[in-house]
Amino acid sequence: MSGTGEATPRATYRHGDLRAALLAAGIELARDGGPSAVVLREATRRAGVSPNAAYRHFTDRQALLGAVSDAAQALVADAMEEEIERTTRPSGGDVAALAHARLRAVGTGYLRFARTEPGLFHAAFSVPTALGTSDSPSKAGSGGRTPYQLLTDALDALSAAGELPPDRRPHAEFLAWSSVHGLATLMIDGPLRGLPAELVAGVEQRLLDMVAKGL
Amino acid sequence: MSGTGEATPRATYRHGDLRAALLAAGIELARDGGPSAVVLREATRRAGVSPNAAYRHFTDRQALLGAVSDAAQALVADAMEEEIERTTRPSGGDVAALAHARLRAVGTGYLRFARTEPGLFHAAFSVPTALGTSDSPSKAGSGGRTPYQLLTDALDALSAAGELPPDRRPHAEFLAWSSVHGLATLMIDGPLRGLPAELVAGVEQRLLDMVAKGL
DNA sequence: CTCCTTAAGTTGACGCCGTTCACAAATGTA
DNA sequence: TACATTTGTGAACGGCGTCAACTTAAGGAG
Repeated sequence: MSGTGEATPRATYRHGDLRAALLAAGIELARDGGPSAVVLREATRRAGVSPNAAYRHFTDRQALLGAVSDAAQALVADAMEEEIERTTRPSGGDVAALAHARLRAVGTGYLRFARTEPGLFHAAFSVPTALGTSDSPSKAGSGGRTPYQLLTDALDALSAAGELPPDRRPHAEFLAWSSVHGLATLMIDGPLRGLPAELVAGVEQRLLDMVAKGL
Repeated sequence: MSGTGEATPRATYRHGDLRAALLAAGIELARDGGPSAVVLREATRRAGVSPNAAYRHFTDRQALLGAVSDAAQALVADAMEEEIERTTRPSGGDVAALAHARLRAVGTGYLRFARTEPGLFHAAFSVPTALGTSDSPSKAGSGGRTPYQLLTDALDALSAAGELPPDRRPHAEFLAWSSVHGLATLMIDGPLRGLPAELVAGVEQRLLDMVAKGL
């Protein structure tokens, strides 16, 4: 009579907020198991509801996965903002150094999230989504900005500080994002998986150096 | 009595070379559909054989997928070598320029393969595999070298040419690989999918510039 | 040439999945 | 209070990976 992680058997016929419950279950599933672990039937099981009930709130398994992906991106944004807060708090130092620190914090937050929440990270970015939707509020963290926006903001600041020539500003986000994203994916489920921790830290730093220098 | 793409119904009880047939079918499935499209039952169907016959040659669906991944990596190596051959043929020019051209060719081949064979590319590198097996002959192209080996070779040459300081040589493959890999994945099934072709070409070039400059 | 071991394919079944269709129960509105 | 609408249920279909038991061919030993 009980699934893997069932909530209270629910007194009323109606659930209350099934959509939220399914999304929460989906996030949990993605957290340990990645996108492929986001299984409709298991999510409904955890919400204490029959499999088909899900279709009243999500057209598809894919739709649920999309919602999970958005939520995961919001968490990525939170990780980035935390890192920005943590490393650029002392406002001492010139504008240029601050801009560089901010860009680095964006990358560091991204990488840290990938390391500590590989399943969610994978769910966040391996779900096909158009670039046009990168500003959608559903992907924004508590600060109201999406990961993509935080990156472009940091690059704008870098450019405003004179640390990135205007002719190299356009599409610079693609270059920075690619490098950091590639390292993240190669480390969490690619051939770089299982690298010793201290080596990982060094490689991450050097990658960010490379981006700052080569951009 | 016929699956989607069945070979001749086979006169003999024995198949001949079922393992190879299943692998070929798996590659074809991955080609249009990526790793998740590599389905045991469909592969056996195409080989004109019952589903369980596969288990005589692969312990698992995962094992078949692993073989497909290796084959795909060999194709990546071929793409790289083609590009090296194409762009470094005129041996005129100094050693430094040649070394840079070679590293760039490695990246270009990688990116071109990802663009023209997204399904196989995804199958090649999204299958978990340890770094230690990156030299396995099963991943080598016609030239006998794996993608990872071609990259390290190019970096060694760059270092030998004095274009990469010795203290920055260690683990430089991780940085270069990350950047190129990230761009590839973001473009084929990430948020950068569907970028206009001419923009893609420009971004690819700039990314390779960034790596060469920042490494 | 026969017998027998063994490798290679087959049949049938199980449990899981996503998804569809028809139905039932609660809600809220006229 | 009657009714339309939303939300959840039940049963079913086909597809998947995989296991266990069986059958067929091939190849070597006598």
